[in-house]
Amino acid sequence: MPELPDLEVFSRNLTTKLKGDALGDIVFARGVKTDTPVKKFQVLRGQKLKKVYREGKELRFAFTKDTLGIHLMLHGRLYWLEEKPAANTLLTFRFNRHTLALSDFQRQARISFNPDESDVPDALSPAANMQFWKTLTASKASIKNLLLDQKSVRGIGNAYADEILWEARISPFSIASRIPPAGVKKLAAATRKVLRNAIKQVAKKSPGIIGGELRDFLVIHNAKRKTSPGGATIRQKMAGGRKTYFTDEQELYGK
DNA sequence: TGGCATGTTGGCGA
DNA sequence: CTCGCCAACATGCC
Repeated sequence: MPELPDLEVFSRNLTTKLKGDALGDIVFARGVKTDTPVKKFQVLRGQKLKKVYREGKELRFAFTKDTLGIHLMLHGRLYWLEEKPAANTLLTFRFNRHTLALSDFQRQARISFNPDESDVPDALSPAANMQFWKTLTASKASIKNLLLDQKSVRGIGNAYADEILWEARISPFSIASRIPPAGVKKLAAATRKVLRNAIKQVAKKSPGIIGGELRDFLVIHNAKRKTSPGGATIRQKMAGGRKTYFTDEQELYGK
C-alpha cells in the first residue's frame, strides 16, 4: 500500500492536473465506506477544486466550499478513468477536463466529508517539533508501536517505521521512555530525512504517479536486501503482528 | 497450494 | 489507565 511519501507525491500530481477544475459529477458504488450519507457528497457538484493535500495517510480534496477525504487503507488505488472502469471501482469523480476514479479490491478505502482537523501532528508538519518528540517519547510503549500509532503521530506506516528507526540507529524494540535525549533528537531528524528523501525518490522515479506504491529504494524494509548500507545483516521479526526489519547496528534501550 | 501482506478498529488480558 | 496482542476485514500475489 502507499505510505506517506507516495501519498504526498500523489497529492501534488493531483493538484497539478485538477486545480481549478469544477466537479461535474461524483458517483459512488454501493457499499462504499463513508462517514456521511452518500447523498451529502452531491453538494460538491459544481465546486472547483482548490488543491489536493495530504494529512497523515489521508488525501484531502479541498473544493471551493467543502473538503472530501480519502483514506486508501491497504489497497485503495486512484487512477485516471479513460475508458472502462477498473474492477471494484468505488468512486468516480467527473471533472470538466479529467475523470478520476478510486478502486479497491478489498473495498476498505474510506471516504469522509469535511473531515475534522486532528490534534495529532503529521510526521512532516511543523507541529512535529522537538517538544512534540520529547513528550511523545515519555511513553513506555515500544518505539515502533508508537511510531505506527496514528494517535501518536500521523503518517508513518510499517515500512517507513523500520527505515526511520534504522536511520536513527534505534532498535524498534526499544522502550520509548528509555531513549536518551540525544537518541530522541536523532529520531526526529531521521523521520524528516527518511520521509523527505522518499518523497524525492518517488517523484523522480515516477513523475505523474497517483496510484500504487514505490519502495524499491528502501534500504532496510526491503525483502530483496540482505545487508544494510553499513554491511550489517538485516534481521526480521514480528512485532505488533507486522514484519519488522532491523539490524544489530541499532541500539536497544530498555527492556 | 495456501500463507503472506497491509492499516485500522475494537476487544481481551496483563 | 497503559500496553501488547489478536482477530476481522477481503483477495491478489508468488
